[in-house]
Amino acid sequence: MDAIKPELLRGSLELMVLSTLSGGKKYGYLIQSTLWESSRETIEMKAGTLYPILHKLEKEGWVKCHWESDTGRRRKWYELTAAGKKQLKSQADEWWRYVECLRRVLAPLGELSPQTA
Amino acid sequence: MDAIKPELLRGSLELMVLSTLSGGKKYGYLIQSTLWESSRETIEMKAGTLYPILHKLEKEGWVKCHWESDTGRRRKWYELTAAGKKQLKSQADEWWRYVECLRRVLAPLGELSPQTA
DNA sequence: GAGATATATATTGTGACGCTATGCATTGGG
DNA sequence: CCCAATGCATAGCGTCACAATATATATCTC
Repeated sequence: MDAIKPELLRGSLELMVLSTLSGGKKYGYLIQSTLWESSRETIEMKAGTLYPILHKLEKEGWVKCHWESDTGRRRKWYELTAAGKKQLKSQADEWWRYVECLRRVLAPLGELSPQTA
Repeated sequence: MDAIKPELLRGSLELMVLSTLSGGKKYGYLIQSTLWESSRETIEMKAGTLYPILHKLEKEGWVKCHWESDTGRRRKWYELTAAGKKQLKSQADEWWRYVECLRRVLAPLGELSPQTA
């Protein structure tokens, strides 16, 4: 499966990270691999993209994090806060609203919900 | 209905213009208003956004255009070419592929196709 | 018929943001 | 013992949508 154009991903990357964290706390590298799998090898979020997002989430108070070095290899674990869960719901709602909007705009093409197939 | 975040629109604006033109040739201002209506007053594409896109479409050979001044008010009409229709199909396909991908990523939220409601 | 508003196209400046490149450090396999 | 994979992080760059602005005509209101 081909990769999705970067321009399309813009705006939904943060949502994807939040959603991935809704399955339990994770560290950066794990978020990357989880996203890669849940998207069926489509979303390959680069480190240079992911970490600035995580830092923003932390700054906004949407995730709380703590370092762990027990295994020798240091890891920074991220976990959704209550505000983060609220934010996730908000962004997910907007996303589906956007999809519905595009569905209407693309209606003349006769592309009737290809994703329900 | 609130407006969609600009960051989300990024990447799909060109697709929306192509789709709007699939309903027959139109001039800039008409594209704006058609899009406004087909999106149920959600997509308000600004002139500063639309015209650069139209110029790109023309440059790529996806639309052919001609000036008309019969009515006194000059208008530049845009019409999809064969290559443009092909491009439209290609971009629409990618869009739905993207939506399907996000659906999987957001699956853990239990948001089962809110748009099919 | 004067002024306001809607129509109509176009350019420029700016800021947001994802990507590439780079750097540093640890761990495990060949 | 080297190299790939793991793991976090920042700097610089390019793209691109939007705000602001400019120009001009048509229509509506009073």
